Amino acid sequence: MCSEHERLPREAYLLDTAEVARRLLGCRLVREIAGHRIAGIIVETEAYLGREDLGCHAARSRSERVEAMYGPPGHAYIYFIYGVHHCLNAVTQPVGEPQAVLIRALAPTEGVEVQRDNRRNPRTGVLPSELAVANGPAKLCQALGIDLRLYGTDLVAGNELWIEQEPALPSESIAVGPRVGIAYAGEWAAKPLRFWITGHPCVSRGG
DNA sequence: TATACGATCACCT
DNA sequence: GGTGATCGTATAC
Repeated sequence: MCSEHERLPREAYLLDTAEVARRLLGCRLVREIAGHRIAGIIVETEAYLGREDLGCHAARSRSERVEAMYGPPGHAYIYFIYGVHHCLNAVTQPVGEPQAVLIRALAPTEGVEVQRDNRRNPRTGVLPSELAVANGPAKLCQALGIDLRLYGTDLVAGNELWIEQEPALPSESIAVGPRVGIAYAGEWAAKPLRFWITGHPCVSRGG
């Protein structure tokens, strides 16, 4: 049928986490609020590989904050950071294996004006451009109204926040590099675990 | 109990 | 390129 609205199936979240990060590129992140769809195409992701990955929150002691990463695949791990921002991850791997993919940037496709308004500068009232409305992990959460109330949400079977599949991108369309903002993570900081659509204008930096 | 700091962003120079 | 915002959590005392 119309594959446009098919969810990415749960099995897809059981691939190697770096493979999930690549598979999510080009897929559609959808938020539904009061029956209204707002959405964008995922253009940038990062893989976080569990307890051994010093850049991964699960490398520290298991706590309430990271519990969702230990849960079933295809659910949302959301964290609050810098006292200001929220970031969204899709949990990968079976229960008990705490890995996830950070969604870092979207190209907005539905409800673009709602997204721009959600990101209105509270001091100046200025709206971001369409290209810049969700070109960062905290920006996309603000644009789509994602916060800790959605912690643990099922991205496969839920009705508030989910991911719809699109055809997998050819590897030549995917660029790879080190993850952002984890300089403290030793040798893990340099590993090629950040993925983005080559040349896409909505990538958070240096696309 | 106390303290340091973060998977970021916006604003400044 | 540098820094402040702003608070939950981890780690130390």
